[in-house]
Amino acid sequence: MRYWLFKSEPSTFSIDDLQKAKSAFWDGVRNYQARNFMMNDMQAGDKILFYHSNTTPIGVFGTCVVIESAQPDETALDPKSPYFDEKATPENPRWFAVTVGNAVKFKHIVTLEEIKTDPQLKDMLVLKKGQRLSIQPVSKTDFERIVFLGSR
DNA sequence: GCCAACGTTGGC
DNA sequence: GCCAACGTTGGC
Repeated sequence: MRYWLFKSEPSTFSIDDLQKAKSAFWDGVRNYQARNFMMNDMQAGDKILFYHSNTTPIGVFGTCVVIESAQPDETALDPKSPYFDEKATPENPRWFAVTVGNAVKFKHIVTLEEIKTDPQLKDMLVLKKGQRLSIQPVSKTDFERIVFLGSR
């Protein structure tokens, strides 16, 4: 069982959107490091912190779960999709994504500000300068700490 | 395989 | 909307 943090801009896809949809294919990731996490390291049952970026407030809004391991991301094959990649083919789809679901919103948003000021969370990747990865591994203790802060 | 130019991310 | 940091692209 592993733990992750998924960033999303709520204007594009928020935790409320995920709750309404029940589950969602996390398509559109076009960064190899993030893809490799999904393709190689994620399994059904892994737990995810759902993080809203580029908004106010910024922070972790709740959790969700990997419900299906990585499958080819077919938006890369669709010329009409904003995520189209001309180098992707059905034989070599290039991009993969997992399906997530079971979104649970926190009672209290754990803001980026709060994460910054918590000494226990000082090693979280999301605090690292220039860290732009939209999918990041999270330690079990950091995951549980965030859930604790979110459920107060 | 170097690296400049360019595009994107994301906090502020 | 700014801009630092970073990833990708493509000419050489």
